[in-house]
Amino acid sequence: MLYTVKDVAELAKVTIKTLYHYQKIGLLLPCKVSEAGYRLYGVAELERLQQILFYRELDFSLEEIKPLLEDGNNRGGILAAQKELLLVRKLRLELLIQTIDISMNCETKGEKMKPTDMFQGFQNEDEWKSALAEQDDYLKKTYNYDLIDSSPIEAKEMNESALEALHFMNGVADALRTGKKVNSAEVQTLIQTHIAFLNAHGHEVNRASFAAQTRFFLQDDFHCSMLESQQIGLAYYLCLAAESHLQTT
Amino acid sequence: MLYTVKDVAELAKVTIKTLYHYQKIGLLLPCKVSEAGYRLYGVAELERLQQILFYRELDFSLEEIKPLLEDGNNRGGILAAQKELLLVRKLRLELLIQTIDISMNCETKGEKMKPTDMFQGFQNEDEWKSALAEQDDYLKKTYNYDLIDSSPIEAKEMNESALEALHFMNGVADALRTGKKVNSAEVQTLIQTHIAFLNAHGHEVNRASFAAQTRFFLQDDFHCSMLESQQIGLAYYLCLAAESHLQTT
DNA sequence: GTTGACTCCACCCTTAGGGGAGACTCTACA
DNA sequence: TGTAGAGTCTCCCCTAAGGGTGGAGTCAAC
Repeated sequence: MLYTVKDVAELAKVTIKTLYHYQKIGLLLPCKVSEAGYRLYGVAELERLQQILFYRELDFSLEEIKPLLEDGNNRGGILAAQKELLLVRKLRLELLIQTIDISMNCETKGEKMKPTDMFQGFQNEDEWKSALAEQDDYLKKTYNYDLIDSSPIEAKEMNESALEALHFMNGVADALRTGKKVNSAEVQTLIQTHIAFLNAHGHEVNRASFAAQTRFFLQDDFHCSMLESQQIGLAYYLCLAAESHLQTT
Repeated sequence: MLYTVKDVAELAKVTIKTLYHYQKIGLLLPCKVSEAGYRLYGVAELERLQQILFYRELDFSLEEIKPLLEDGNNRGGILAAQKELLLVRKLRLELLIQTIDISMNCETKGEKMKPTDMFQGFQNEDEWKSALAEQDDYLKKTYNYDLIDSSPIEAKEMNESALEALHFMNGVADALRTGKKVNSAEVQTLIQTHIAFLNAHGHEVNRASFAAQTRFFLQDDFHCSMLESQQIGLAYYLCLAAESHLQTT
């Protein structure tokens, strides 16, 4: 199956101009050219184009992309790398959304915002990712921040907690997105593990207090909007999941 | 408090060049210039820069940004709009990640992927958003059929009921998306009106039975997935909103 | 009063295409 | 068989959002 420029353009939502440009710089060559000079693309070219577009979405320059795709038969590895990068970007986006939430909050209350806080999330992704490991701004992204700040803990421990919380919230958000029921084994196991982790790290939490806490989040602007900006509906899903967990005594 | 170009550049993670550029095109002017010609920025300028950067992150051109910021004292509204756009982008990113997942799956299994599926998520955000809306409409209709089909009613009535249900679910989903609390006046009024409507049209429903019904939806595959496909989290939000309504006896 | 960091502005350069022109080619239909 | 209308080719010029460089003035500190 061969595709004309128009076909490819429509499929991949790029312009014909773009295809021409990629040909000119040697990034994506047609697999065949008709006698009249018409360019034709095959499946392999579509796959290559897909990868180009993922990298472009991630703000790689075309020059940078070229060598990355040279490794001909490693499509799987490239896709995995791209996914990783997209996930990092998603996190950064969530940080930006949080920055907006905080800004709006300050705005309505008429408070001044710390200048450094106004620009959280605008760094390069690589800078940001390395900062991520240490910076506790990042912890605000998860509700754990609050659980933690009431009983201060040294930095290393904090990181581990942050990671666990991140993992937990991502897992729950994922369950919500993929339509898992609140009483599904997957979700219940997540909660159980999470509560166990908290208890092993100096927070006394049981099923009831966890359920109460997640219900409290619903009425608390800060926690609710943090959870909701990670995934719409998450606060409500979490609350009902915790309730369900409580009932499976 | 005034900031030099270097201060601002470091705070906002932009280059001094960029600040100069924004000055040249009249997008961001220093609030004061020293005798020696040094540019100094105040808090208002930082806030403006923050909004510029949010829009830039969203791929607005500087020319587009300029008029959007003219409305001097509407920072709140602008932030809200920016948040909305960031959420849309986050959704698109999730779609891209899903596309990668599917691609990787096909890759390992050696299956061919449908060419159209290879490029899900690369559209413009506005195109994509309207595509979403279409799908949404479709699902709303499906959902309505279902709400109604348990007690068959003649066609005209059905239409009116369908419209009301559409309006109701739409309103609730919107409240969820815009972060309204379940006990907010808006959501509570929606529920009250909805229950009143149902009673006026031959369904005997009260607060308690409505709450019970929405809770039942959580465990019922069919209803749950109908609601969730309209808006992730909707089933859970609706359930908690109905519960809240029950408690405001 | 000198050194090193900071700042100004001007000039040219780049990237990833977009616009449009002029000419060729393909498909459908009469 | 002719022709209209859509599709395609290449070429040239243009743009947006800065980056690089460089010469010259300015600041703060020792």
